[in-house]
Amino acid sequence: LESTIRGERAAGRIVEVEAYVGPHDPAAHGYGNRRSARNEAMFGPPGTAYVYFIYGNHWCFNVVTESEGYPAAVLVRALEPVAGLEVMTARRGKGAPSLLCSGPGRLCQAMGIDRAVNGVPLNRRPLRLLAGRRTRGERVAVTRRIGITRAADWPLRFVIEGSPWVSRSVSTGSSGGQASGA
DNA sequence: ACGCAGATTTTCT
DNA sequence: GAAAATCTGCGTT
Repeated sequence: LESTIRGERAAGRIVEVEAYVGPHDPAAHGYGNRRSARNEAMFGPPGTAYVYFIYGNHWCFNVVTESEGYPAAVLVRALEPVAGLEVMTARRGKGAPSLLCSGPGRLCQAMGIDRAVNGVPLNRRPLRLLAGRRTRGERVAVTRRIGITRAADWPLRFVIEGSPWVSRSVSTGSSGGQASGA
């Protein structure tokens, strides 16, 4: 994901996402197909940015994923910073580098994402979603969703296993990672 | 390292 | 008026 905002470029590799999958998902903003001023972008065409404000402080960035009229999106929860580290740090102002883009609110702050880019297409400035590179030796872990109460146990959170950039480790503190299948 | 509680504003009931 | 797809700081272990 690359942002070019106010002339400043920053980019990061997506390492953690969470899916919100349509009118039948009680945790999703499009639940019951209820449209509102806030979630309108979620009903747009795939490849659209859906950005909303939460908890009085934070922006959350989503990628709309399904066809127009069907409310589904993927919340980007963490990035591995790859470009514009200085801009990110300047925007965040404080905290360890490992926390620059670790969490939905943090990455929006670091990337300069806010209401201004809600509903924009992701194939050109200010936001571009670029094809990720297939990795070797990395695996994607699937877990329950974070920060919600309804349907939290749906296995719709996807993280790069062992990545130091994710918002929460799959199992905190274990140095070798857990082999627990599931 | 872990856990708890406060912050702060938009949105919808 | 209540809840919210979170973050930070402060306390304890």
